[in-house]
Amino acid sequence: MLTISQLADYVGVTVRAVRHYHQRGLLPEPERDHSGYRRYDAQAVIDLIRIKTLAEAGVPLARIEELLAADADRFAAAVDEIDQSLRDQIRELKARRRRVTELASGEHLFLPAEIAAYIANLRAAGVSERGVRMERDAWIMLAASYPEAAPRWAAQKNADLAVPAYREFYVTYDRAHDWAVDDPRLDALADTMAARFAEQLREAGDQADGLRMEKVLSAEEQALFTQYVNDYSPAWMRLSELVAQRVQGSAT
Amino acid sequence: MLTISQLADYVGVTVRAVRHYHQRGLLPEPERDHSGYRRYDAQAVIDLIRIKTLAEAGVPLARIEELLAADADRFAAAVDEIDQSLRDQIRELKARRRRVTELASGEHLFLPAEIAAYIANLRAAGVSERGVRMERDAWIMLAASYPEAAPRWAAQKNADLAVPAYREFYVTYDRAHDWAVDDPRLDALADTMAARFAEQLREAGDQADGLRMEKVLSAEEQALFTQYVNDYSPAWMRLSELVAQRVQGSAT
DNA sequence: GCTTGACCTTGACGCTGGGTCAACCTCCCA
DNA sequence: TGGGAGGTTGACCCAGCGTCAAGGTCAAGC
Repeated sequence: MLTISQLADYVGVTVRAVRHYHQRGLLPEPERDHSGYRRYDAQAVIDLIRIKTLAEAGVPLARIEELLAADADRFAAAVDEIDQSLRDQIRELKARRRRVTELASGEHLFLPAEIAAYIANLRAAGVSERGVRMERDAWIMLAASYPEAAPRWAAQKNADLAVPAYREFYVTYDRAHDWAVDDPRLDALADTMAARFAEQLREAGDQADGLRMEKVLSAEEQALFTQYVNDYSPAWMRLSELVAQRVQGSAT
Repeated sequence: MLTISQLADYVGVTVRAVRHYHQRGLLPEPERDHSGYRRYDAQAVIDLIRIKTLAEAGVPLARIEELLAADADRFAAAVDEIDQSLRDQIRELKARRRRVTELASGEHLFLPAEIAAYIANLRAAGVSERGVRMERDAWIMLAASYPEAAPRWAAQKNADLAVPAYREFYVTYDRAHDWAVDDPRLDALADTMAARFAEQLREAGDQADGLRMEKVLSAEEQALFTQYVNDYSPAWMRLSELVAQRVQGSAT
């Protein structure tokens, strides 16, 4: 007859676990010897190995209790099911491995594919790291706020970026961040921006509302973005003024 | 700015989890709006995704806290280590799958290979299921009590079993379990057993003590086994008497 | 016979990573 | 103006044991 630690050692569990299984009613309490020690027979070894094997497979103790009482058919069915769940867990772990290794690098983790692609294109087009980071953060907020619309908007922007003139404009705008507030190039840039703005207004009617960011975002949100985007760049703030003048001028 | 549930939904965790991370100091408490609601920015999304990814990989929250504060090198090293542990977990899960599917059948799970082989040989030799089960249980107890010696003993027994005469004797002994107590074949069997016993005594000197079960087991343990093995078979009990007579007779 | 150290007993609290109330406040929309 | 959805803190609850605490018991050596 085995003592509790012999039993536990042989099966490869702790003494505490064996007592826990007794408490839970999973493993029947064995006879005691004259001094109150538990004494185990071979059946206890078999039972405990079953319990351990199932528990390690992630089966909750309550379920194990049922299973030990079940007939062979139901037991086999349950084993199949557990096996399936183990297979799922293995797939999950593999996916997690991938995600963990991606942790150190890249935006894939934070953004839907379309948006990540847009960000990658910005970087490829020569936009500064500061600019890319700003865009990324803005898109994270957009994606979180409008999970289904944001990827479509990004796809649209991606299409825009395929046009060389727009790409060039975008890069110039990015550079302007560091220009002096009285840099003469700001005027030319403001012209371009005002023209683009007018064009966008004309196009606005042609598209479904859901496709246009400006229709969905509240004025408050747009203001927030503008403020956020302006960061702290005197040149950009000046640019905003210049564009506003031009737009107003053409409207009156 | 995102509310807590927008943040949680986007990242794919529960609101409760986010608050838990705040409590643990994992995720910095963000600004509150005028009514006390938490408001999150893009950095929070990034941080939370990091936390979630690591937590899902099984990294304890305390460790995640360190990691988020660590520099890129130490972070990369930790990620490697975590990846390794994930790989180990995958191997473990695969092993568990195997063990779970073996649960329904076989003695492999309960016994070292040598002993399982011996049991299989007994069954192949034609020993009854009752007899096999008895042997199995006895060997479980032996293996649990003498983890390193038991497999060697089993190997020895396995060699014995290769001898046709012994194999035959063993099967006959197994059958005798169900004989009537006055079956005349018991006398012949007792002769064989007494002869074998004498032979074993002569051989005893030739072997290292560790190899001989009888030298290691205490008298108490042997008595227990005898009692257990005799089960409740009048024929076997009678057989014990007959053998004892013969052995004593030859000793005097 | 006595000590010592390894084991045994029951009972109770602790830990992780949150889930799940409760009781209340706030926002937004019809 | 009301109601439902969503926010706030605080508190207790869960599995599956680990880990004391406060002893009783066994085997061995002196």
